[in-house]
Amino acid sequence: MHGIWLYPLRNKYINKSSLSIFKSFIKKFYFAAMEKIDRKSEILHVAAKLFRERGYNAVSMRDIAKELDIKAASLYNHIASKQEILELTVIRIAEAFTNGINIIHSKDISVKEQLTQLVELHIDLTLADPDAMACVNNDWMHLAKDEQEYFIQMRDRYEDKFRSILKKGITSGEIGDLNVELMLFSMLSTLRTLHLWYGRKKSLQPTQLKADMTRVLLQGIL
Amino acid sequence: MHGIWLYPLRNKYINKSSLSIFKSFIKKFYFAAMEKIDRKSEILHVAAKLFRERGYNAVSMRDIAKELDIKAASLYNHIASKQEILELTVIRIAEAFTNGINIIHSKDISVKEQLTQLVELHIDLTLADPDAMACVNNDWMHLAKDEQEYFIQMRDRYEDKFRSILKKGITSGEIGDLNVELMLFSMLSTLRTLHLWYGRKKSLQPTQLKADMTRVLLQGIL
DNA sequence: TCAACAAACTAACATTTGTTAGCTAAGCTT
DNA sequence: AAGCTTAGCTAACAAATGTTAGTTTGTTGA
Repeated sequence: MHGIWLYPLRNKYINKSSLSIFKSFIKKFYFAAMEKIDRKSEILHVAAKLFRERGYNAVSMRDIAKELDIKAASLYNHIASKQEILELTVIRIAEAFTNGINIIHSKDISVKEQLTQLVELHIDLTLADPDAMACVNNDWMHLAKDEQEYFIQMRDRYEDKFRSILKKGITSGEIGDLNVELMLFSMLSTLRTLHLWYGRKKSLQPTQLKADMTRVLLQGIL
Repeated sequence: MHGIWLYPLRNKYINKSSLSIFKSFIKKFYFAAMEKIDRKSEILHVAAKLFRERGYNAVSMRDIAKELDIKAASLYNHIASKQEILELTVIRIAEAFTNGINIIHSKDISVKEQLTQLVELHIDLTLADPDAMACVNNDWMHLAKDEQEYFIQMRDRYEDKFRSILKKGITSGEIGDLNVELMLFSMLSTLRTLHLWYGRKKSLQPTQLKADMTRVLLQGIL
């Protein structure tokens, strides 16, 4: 967002009128309703932050509005309902995971390399939006029926693909012949709760985090 | 509860009066206020089950009451408030973990053995009451101020002791010199979310689960 | 038999909640 | 300048929530 405004704002003599002209230009040719989209995503981010701290049901529309210095009713100029906020947040992340694993699963690379890329997928998505990530983990159960079914379907298919990669590794002898469910959930638990503790250890750079995480998950701590 | 009643009920000629005499006998000498205690723990278990399914805030007192076939107001003959239900559930488990790690931490055994016993502690407590376990993980944030502080203090001290065991292992060379936080949270994430997936894999017996889990967490999957 | 008690009930309460209707001011488009 | 759109506002609503007061009913203990 800021990037878009950088160019015109570099002219310190810019006036309201020319800014306005520039905005219409951008809106017309790039974003049909840019301001609305911006305000909407602002609401989504604030909501996700609060949901993460207190949980979906403990956050009221008035809480979200207060954080944005507006009244609760004003939120409805941008979003349809509280449910919609949750949907947009959770489904977006779930679809990103679905896309990610589909690509990795279809690649013709070693199982070890596939697992490494899965670790990276989780880390990338978590660091990109930790608040939304927490929502997915904690509040998916508060989705309405249809969206909840869609979410669960994606989650199950994700686990199926992950499981099939592990099984392939056992067959080929690349990984140990241990209980598959245990391996699967051991890895997934760690990856899914990354958002809970990354942030205390900011010193760890993403690249290093990926390397260390892969090492710990694949080879253990001994 | 059923066990206690098994003996007198085996007499199919038992009448109301003799049953009553038996109940007073038991109450007097074994349980001071058996019915109340039973009813209260019944409420706690039902509540924990519902909290696990839907989260603390999404479960109303009327929901809990309905599950017990009584009215919401009747719950207050046994418990002081909705908060109390949460407190009793969460704090009990947290204290069990505190006691457990204190004992393990003070033992003069190898680090590997200490870690093994920590895995067993988590598995034992989770299998004993998976619903309460889920509450601890998901709903501790809804505790009132004082209890929340007490809980967080216990949680932090637990993690400190766990961390110190890992550090001792690194110093002694028993475990690899990797990022301590990463090792700590990798193990804890898996152990803390055990309740989420144990149940799908009931075929795995506790003893086997402990062995396999220890293996995966300490030596990885390769 | 009678007093005490446990554990349920009905009725009601004050709040909080998500949401809607209708209004207004500012800015954009033509 | 006129009309439309955006994005805020106030006021209000119906439903749901945790909880209390007061009552009822059956059981216990003397």
